[in-house]
Amino acid sequence: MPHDPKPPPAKRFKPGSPFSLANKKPGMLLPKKGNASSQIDVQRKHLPIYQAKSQLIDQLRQLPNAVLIGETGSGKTTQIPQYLYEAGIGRQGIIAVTQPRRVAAISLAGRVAEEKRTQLGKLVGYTVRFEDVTSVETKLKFMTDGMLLREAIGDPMLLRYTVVILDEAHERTVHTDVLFGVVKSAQRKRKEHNKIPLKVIVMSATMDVDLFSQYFNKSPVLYLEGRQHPIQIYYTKQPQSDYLHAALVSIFQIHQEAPLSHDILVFMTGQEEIEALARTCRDIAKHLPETCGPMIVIPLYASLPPAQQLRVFYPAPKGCRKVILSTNIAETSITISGIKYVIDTGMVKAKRYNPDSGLEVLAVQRVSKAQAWQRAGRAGREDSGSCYRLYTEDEFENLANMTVPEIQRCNLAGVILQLLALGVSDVLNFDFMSKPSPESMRMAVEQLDLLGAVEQREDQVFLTPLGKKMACFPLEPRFAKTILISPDFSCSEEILTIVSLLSVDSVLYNPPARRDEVLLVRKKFISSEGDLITLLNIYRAFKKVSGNKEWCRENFVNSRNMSLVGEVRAQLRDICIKLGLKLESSLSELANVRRCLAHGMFPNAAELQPGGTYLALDTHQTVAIHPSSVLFQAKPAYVIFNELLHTSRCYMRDLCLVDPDWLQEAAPEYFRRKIHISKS
DNA sequence: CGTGACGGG
Repeated sequence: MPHDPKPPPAKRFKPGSPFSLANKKPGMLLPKKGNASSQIDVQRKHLPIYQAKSQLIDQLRQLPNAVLIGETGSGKTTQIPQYLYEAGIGRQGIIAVTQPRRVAAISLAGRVAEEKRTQLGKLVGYTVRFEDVTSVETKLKFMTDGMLLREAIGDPMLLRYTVVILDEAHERTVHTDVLFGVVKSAQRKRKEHNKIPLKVIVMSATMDVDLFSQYFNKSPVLYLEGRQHPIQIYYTKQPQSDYLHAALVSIFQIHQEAPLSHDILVFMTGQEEIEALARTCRDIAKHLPETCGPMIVIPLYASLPPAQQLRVFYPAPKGCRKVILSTNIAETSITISGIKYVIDTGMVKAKRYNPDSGLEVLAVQRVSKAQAWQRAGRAGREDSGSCYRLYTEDEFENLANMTVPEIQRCNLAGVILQLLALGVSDVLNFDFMSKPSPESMRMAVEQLDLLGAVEQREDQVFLTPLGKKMACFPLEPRFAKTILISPDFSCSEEILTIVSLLSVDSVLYNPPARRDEVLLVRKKFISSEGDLITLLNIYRAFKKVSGNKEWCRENFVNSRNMSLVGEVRAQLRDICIKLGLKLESSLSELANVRRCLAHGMFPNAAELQPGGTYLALDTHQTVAIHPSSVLFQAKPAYVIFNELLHTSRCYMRDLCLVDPDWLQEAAPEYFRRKIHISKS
C-alpha cells in the first residue's frame, strides 16, 4: 500500500503583495452522491480501502495489535469494522469502535447500519452518554471513548469485546490516552486468564506512528491510501508581527483575485477575535469597488447557538464569496465542504497546566506541525486547494511536531481516581503512552487524599471506600464527594441540582448588547448567599414553569443547557439511589446546602484580606471575585468558589458564602495549617 | 470592575 508522507512543495507569499493563484479554473462540480441503497455497494467498492480489503483482512486476522494509518477519506472507520465482521473475525463478542466525539459515534453507526441494510440498534448500534442504541444482536458498536472507559470500571478486562478499535487516536484526548493503557492491560490479563484474546486496532492520521507501534509491542503499521486532493502550501516571506492584520490582508487579496465560488476558511483563536475581524471584513467589503463582488462573513465557534453554527453549511448566494472565521472547532469537530482556501494564523487558544499551582490557564500559543497539516487538509476535501500560512517556512520548521497530549496538560485527579477504580494497583507507575510529569501525578494524589478518596501507604496509593463510591459518578472528584456527603446535611436534592448546573456549560445567556435587560430580569433570582444559590433559584423557577421555552427566552436562560442539566441530574440521582443514599430536600433551609458545599469543596476556599483582595487558602494565591459574580460588591469574609479563571487577574467564579467554622469542621487539621500560614 | 479553545462521562 503506497504511502507518501512528504508534504507538497512550498511557495512563499507576502500578505499585502500580489501572489500567484494556485488554481485559476473554477471549482469542479462533484458527481452527486446518491442515497439509494443500490448505490451503497458501488460506493463502498469505490473507496480507496476496497483495493486492499483481502490483504487487510489476512493481516488483521493474525495480528493481536495493529496500527492503521489512513488519511481522511480512506473509509477506514466505516469499512474495517464491516470487513472484520464479514470475515468472521471477533464473532464471539462485540467489535467496539471508539470516537472522541458523540456526534461522530452516532453518525458513523447510522452510516454503517445503512450500508449493512439493517435497522440501527440491531447488528450495528451506538452507545453515548444518555443514549444507548444497542441490543443483544449488536455486534458492531460505535461509542465514545469516555463511554468505554466507564464500562471498563465494571469490567476491566472488557470481556464483552473481542476487538477494540481506537479511532482518531492522533487526537490524543485524555480518554483515548487512558484507554490505551486499559486495553493493553486487558489484553495481557486475558492472556493470563486464558480468556478469548482481545484484538486492538489503533487508527490514526499520519502522525505518532512510531509511538503507537512501540507502545503496542512494536505492532505492525498498515498504511492506507486516502482520497485527499493536492494542496498548495504558501508561507509568508517575513514573520508577521500581527497575525490578525495579516489574515485581513490575505482574505481580501484572495477575495480580489479568486473566483467568487471559492470559499475561504480562516483559523483563528477565539470568539472575541473572530467577531471583531468579522465586523472589520464586513465594513471593508462594503466599500470595495463593485468589480470585487459581495462577501458573506460567517463566524464559527462552539458557544455559538446551533442555528448560527448551521450557517457555515449553506452555500453562499451565487456571485458571493463565503468567508468563514473559525476557531479550531473546524479542525476536527465540524467539516465544511467546498473550502478552497485555508488561511492559517498559526495560533490557537489552548489549555496549559501548571502542576505547581494546580492552575489551568487558557493561552494563545503556536500550533504544532501536525495541527498545521490538519488545518491545511481542510482545503482539499473535494478538490485541490491552497493553504496560506501566515508565518515563514523557518517558523514552521521550528514548530513542535505534535501537540502535547492533553493528559500532560490537565489536572489528573479524575484520571487517577478512575484508574484506581479500574483496579490498577500501582497508579503512579501506570503504563501511559506519554507519561504525565511526576509533579502533576503527585498533585492529583494529594487532592484525592484531601478529599478522603485515597490513602497513601509506603509509596502506594489505595482507594478508600469513599473513593470507590466517588468513582461511580461521571463527575470531577470534588463534585462526587459533595454529593456523597449531602445526606449528612439533608439536602441531597439541592446539591444534585447545583452539581448538575456546574457540570454543564453555563445556563446563563448573556448577550452583551442587552446587558441592562439581563441585569434587570436576573435580579429576582439573585441570592446574597452567592452564585450557587442563585443558580439553584433559577433552576427551581425553571422547574416551576416546567421548562417553558418562552420563560427561558424572557429570562435569558439557555434552554438547551438547562434541559441538559435535567438529564445530568437524573443520571446522578439514579447513581445515588443505586448507592443507597438517602435523598432529602432542605427546601428553604439553604444554610444546610452551603454548609454541605463548604464540606465538599473546602480546598476551594478563600479569605478576604485587609486590602480587599482574597487569598486562596489552598495555594496562597491572591485572587479576586469575578465581576460577573453576584457577590462582586459584597465581599464576604469567607467564600468557596467553583473555579479559578486566569485572565487579567486570577478570578474566582461561581461563589458561595460560607461560615469559617464550617471550613474548620470540614478539615480541622488542614485549616489549622493553612490559616496559620496565612496569618504569619 | 469585566469573560470561557475544544471535547467527554
